[in-house]
Amino acid sequence: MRYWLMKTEPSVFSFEDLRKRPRSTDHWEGVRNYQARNYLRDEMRKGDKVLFYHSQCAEPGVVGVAEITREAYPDFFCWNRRSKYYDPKSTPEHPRWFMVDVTWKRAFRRTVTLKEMRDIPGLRKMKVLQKGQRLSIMPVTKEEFAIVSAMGMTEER
DNA sequence: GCCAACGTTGGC
DNA sequence: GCCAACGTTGGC
Repeated sequence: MRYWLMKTEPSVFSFEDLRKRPRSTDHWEGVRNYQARNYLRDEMRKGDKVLFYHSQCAEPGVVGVAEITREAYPDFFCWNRRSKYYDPKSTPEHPRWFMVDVTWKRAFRRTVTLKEMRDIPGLRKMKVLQKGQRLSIMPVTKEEFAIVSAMGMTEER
């Protein structure tokens, strides 16, 4: 099993939005970066665990845990002219972009903030903390996942 | 809204 | 294949 961190802007699609979807599951469309696409298409497997990260908000950080429940399949938003993710270069015959299904698992008792994570020695190499790292999907080590999960389950900082 | 750090595009 | 221009991301 692998571990991931996936970013969203809560004003667009939040962790709570995911929880409220039927079966607390939704497709993760709109990945339009090749490196993120490769992670998603080639390495994400059903059952992988996800740190769900909120960006572009008052308190950027990890808010809970989700799980990959369907492996990569073509992102059909590419084929919808009205979608902001429309991309005529991705066709049903030769899809360029993919999505996975993600299922809400549990909310943390509090947000594990970016700021806070920077001070944890065990997270020093975590990709999301590295300068210039902007991918919306990044791998996380088992240890990093365990540390962040444990932080999210304790009230105090 | 600013700006650093990318990634992509397209002329040459 | 180079690289300038442009677009995007995301913390602050």
